[in-house]
Amino acid sequence: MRKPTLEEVAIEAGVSKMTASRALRGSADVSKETRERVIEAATRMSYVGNRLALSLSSQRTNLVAVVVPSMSNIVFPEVLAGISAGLDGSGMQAVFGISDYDVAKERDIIRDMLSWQPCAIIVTGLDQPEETVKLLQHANIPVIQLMDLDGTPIDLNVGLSHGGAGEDMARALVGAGRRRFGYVGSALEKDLRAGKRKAGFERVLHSYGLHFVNQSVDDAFSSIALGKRLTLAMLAAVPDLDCIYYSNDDMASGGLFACMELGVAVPEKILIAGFNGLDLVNSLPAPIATSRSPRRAMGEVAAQLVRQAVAGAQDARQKTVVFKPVITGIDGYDDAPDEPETARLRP
Amino acid sequence: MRKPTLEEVAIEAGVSKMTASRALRGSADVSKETRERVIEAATRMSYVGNRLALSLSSQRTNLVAVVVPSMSNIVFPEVLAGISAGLDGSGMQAVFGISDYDVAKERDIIRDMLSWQPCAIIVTGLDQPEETVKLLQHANIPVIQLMDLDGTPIDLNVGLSHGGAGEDMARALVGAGRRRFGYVGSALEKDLRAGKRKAGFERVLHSYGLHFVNQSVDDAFSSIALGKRLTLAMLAAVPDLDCIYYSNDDMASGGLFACMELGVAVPEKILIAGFNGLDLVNSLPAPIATSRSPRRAMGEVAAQLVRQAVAGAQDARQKTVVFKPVITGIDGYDDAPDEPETARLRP
DNA sequence: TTGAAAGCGCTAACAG
DNA sequence: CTGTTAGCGCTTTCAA
Repeated sequence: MRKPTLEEVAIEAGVSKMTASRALRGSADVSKETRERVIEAATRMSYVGNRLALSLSSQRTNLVAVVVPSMSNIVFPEVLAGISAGLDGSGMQAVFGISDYDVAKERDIIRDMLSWQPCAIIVTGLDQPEETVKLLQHANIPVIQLMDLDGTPIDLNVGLSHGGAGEDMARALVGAGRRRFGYVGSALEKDLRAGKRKAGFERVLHSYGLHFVNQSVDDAFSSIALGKRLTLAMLAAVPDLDCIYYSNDDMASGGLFACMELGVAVPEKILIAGFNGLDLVNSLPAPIATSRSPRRAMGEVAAQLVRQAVAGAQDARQKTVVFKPVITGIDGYDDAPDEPETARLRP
Repeated sequence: MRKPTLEEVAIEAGVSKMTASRALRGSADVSKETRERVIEAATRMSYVGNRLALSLSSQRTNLVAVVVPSMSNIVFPEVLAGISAGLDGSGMQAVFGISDYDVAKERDIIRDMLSWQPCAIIVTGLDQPEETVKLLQHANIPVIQLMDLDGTPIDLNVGLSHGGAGEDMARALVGAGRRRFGYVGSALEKDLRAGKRKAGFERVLHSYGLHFVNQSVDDAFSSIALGKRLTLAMLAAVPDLDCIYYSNDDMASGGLFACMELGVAVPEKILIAGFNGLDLVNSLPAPIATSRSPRRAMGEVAAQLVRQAVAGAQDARQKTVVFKPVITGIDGYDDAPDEPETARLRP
């Protein structure tokens, strides 16, 4: 029992393939009566069109390929949700792939996705190796690099400067009077954006004649448990820190829990600073500093750009959309008007 | 500058389309010399095969369609990561869709995904309306219903009993001496599995002559912030509860933070119980009870079943794989051997 | 080991 | 308003 084809529906309805096709797609020039007969037949036979044939024939697809490094960190699913929502109603459909922070796997996934002839592709970050860049360029479709701005974009670019985010946070913390800094991170050789934040943070520290008094970086991926463990160890070795910068909010939350366990006052004695602005942070028993990254919004904006570019707007290529993260959780700092995370265009 | 086709590669290599096709796919019967010539040409031209044509022609695809209700709750991305990992090396590729807990949207997404002729489809839960079930059945491919067991499966079924999870948790808590129960949940009309857990919990309470002294259910989706807010309100109204059951760990964590803010001892005065066994729970400043649901494992097992079913194993249909969540965080209860979350087969 | 013919299920372009 | 013809780019099948 094979699935019915358009031809079978057409025969059932007593019309030609073409008329059936038009009726099903809601083309204007089909008599109401014919249309109803076709639709009735299709419904009765549980007809589902074959998109492979449709796309092959019409030379266009509704697929938007998306490649993210991980699903274990809530930030990427949030971006995907933004993309998916932003595509809603466009007739386009996002297809996701996971690279596990592995450049070779990323290349293979991108190659595989391109073979489905997507109408656009969205990848994470700007640090693809040359071979992958070539693949992307040869695809001849809009390419969006998402979440990061620190690098040279291929085509469209939507994100925030992680180096800048690290710098801003360092300035804010030094401005809040902190001087003895620790750093707790994880998987920096894989999560390049976390590395860029750290580098930016250190640039500013150095400009003030300061430095990380202690650093602890683990190979494992970030988690609350890891942040807690590394922080307990660090505070045992260097109890007199007054601020710890973490690779992200998961790690930072673990750091807070470590401080609570040790009876260290947060933020009075030690200020905890992370990155992302997770929902979690707003409910924690003590305030921690963070840069809010507009993850869902970045996904939605990327989806908008895809829609424009696919619609053929010629000015919808080679653009950069800049998001500016907002720092919260530092007393006397985030009194600044919480400006909406607006997107600025840079031609 | 269109993308090169197989034919163009063939001409470039001085062979026929067919030979080029065979060479590229690594078919045995192509002379080494010819093969190299073809591959060289393909590489030079950055040839990427057109899967639409491939699949249309060969009548098979490597697509596994997956529909989940949300990306905002970390449990679904974890399931997706499991599916994706479980499919690795099979040549199959997962395609994800988000239904936003909306049955109409779910139906549309399923219809759309089926039009891509996937070789299998994985959906969340067993509560699809009849129309969607029909769609799934007519697709004539392996259908996997994931995460829940409470209902009548269409084909393959992998998950755990949420009713049973609620019952087990209630038994454990009553066994731990708790008597005055509150319930805090959210979006129960959408998250049917949370509703099943609550119903199971209440069944057991009633069997002990107990009931929820107070209930608070919000329409919004679960979050730590919401759990905290509802708990603060509940404890203001009914301060003498000795246990609160939450719709999940996010809500429960918020509940813990509320108790900490109020200076209520957890778990001495109030025992907090959730569901999922999130990473977060293990690092919290006070122990809370939870049922660990093996999210990633469920995804991986689903992927295995897909591989078997697609490979044609006839006994790979109409099966159920039962997971049993493990309760942790109740003093004197989880001393029980932490048995690995094994999968039991039910023919 | 290679090639030619036919066709997968659909739509574009043209004709009636 | 409806039908016909010709592919889309690839694989299958059969023949050389």
